[in-house]
Amino acid sequence: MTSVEQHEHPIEPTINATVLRQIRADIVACRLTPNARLRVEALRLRYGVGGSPIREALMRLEAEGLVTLEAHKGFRVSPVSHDNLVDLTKTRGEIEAIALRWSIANGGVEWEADLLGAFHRLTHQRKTKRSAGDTVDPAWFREHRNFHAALVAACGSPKLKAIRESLFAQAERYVALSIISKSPVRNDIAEHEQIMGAALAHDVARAIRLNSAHIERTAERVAKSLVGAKRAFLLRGGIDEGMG
Amino acid sequence: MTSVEQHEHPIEPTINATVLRQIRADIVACRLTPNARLRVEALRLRYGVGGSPIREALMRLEAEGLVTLEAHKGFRVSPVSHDNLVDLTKTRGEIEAIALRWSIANGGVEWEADLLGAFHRLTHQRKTKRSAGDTVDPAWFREHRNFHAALVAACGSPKLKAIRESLFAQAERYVALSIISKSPVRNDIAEHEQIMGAALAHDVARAIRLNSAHIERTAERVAKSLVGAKRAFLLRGGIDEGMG
DNA sequence: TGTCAACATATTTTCGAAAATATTGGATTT
DNA sequence: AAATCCAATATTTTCGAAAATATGTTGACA
Repeated sequence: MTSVEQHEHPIEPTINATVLRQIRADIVACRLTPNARLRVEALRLRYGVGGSPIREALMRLEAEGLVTLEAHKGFRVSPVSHDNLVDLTKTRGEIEAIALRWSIANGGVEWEADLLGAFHRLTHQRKTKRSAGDTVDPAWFREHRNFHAALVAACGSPKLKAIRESLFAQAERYVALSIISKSPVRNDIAEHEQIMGAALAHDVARAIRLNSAHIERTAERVAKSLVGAKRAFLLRGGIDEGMG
Repeated sequence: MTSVEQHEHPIEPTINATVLRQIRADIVACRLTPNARLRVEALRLRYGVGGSPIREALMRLEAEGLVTLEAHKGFRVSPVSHDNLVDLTKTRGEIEAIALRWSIANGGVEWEADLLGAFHRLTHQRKTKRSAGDTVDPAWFREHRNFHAALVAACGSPKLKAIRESLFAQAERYVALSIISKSPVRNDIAEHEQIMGAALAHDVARAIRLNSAHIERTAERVAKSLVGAKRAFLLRGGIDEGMG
């Protein structure tokens, strides 16, 4: 370490923050499967850290809805269910509608430019990895997430944005689940382009309608593969630890 | 401990859960003032527990928006500001509107009965404690919270309900702040009755309009006393630890 | 065979102390 | 006097172990 680095603060993230992001990513990608028990000892080994930052991260994720906690019985990955998916889809549709309405009302040239940029990056990102045949490239998920964030970036409400982001992550988990169950992933560039077009044209009603349709269409496909995913997991022996 | 108790599970709450509720209540009531540092040692002494459950509770509250965390600098009570109040009010108005719309659509006789009961309890609860002159009775806060929860109880969406509850708690904190700054508290039984009347009449538009007006009217009063509250706190020497 | 208690194990939860990082205050130099 | 460095202190963060609770298993007994 040079003497310079002692004065610049490179803002080293805490173990806590690091492991929080890791666990969240693992849950959203279903590498930690729905309803699976989250034993501290197992997670300690998995992430190579002590028990305290693990528990603190899980506590945070419980508030976000990705983890459940029962007193004296520990943590679990939140279970999935058809009811939960329906609730999530409906709620997310309404929240995104508000955010989109406000964003279109407030958004200026800067917002429009960022949105076009996000769309461009999304369309030029391969959806499936060329190496692993049917798994979706994590980079595509990132660009997809960024595009939808760009749509509502100008809404002007940190609170609404945080709520939207939380619901988006929960929805992503269901998509990851449907991918695992070998459902073909549709290519919906046209859909995204239409939403963006309506937003840029300041056509609030149309943007909201298209966005809601986008959310619901995705949810329907996921719902269809949900029962299949459940069967697949049960056959693999995940009866107790598996999904609800 | 008798032999019977070993088989009945009285569900002892964990220290964690207990201290979480305590800290949340203290923050919402501004007994822990906005922007105040939350040192683990101080909280350890205040609540008489170890550091682990404290940190876990604070982590949970950070996700709820009542606490902020900066890496290696610890926790603080979330600061208050005019911008934050405006954001909170606008967002809460929209969220409650959705919940109210769904609740009116789904609600049956059971919901109506509970709502009438909640209103009755609210109106028969003294607002100010007879002992301490100008402090609001915590029991009134509870009934007020219950009444607004009863309005949206039939909305059918656990997710939306959780979001609404979180925003409601944040708004309550601002009200507590305005009370501390000696603002007179208005008696708004008539307002609550009108909202309930519209809901029971299944007049969605009117119920939403009245509810939003209720939220905004309260926020305006709070906003006026906000600058006064700030001055009061600063004079008391809370410059560094006080409010943002 | 089935039920229940008592023991043994596994796991969660909590504490106290160690390690890592930030902050403060004073001495030194420009 | 202002800025800078260094040491001392305070605080956060993390770990490892102890305490509390849940779960599983065995054996006695009806």
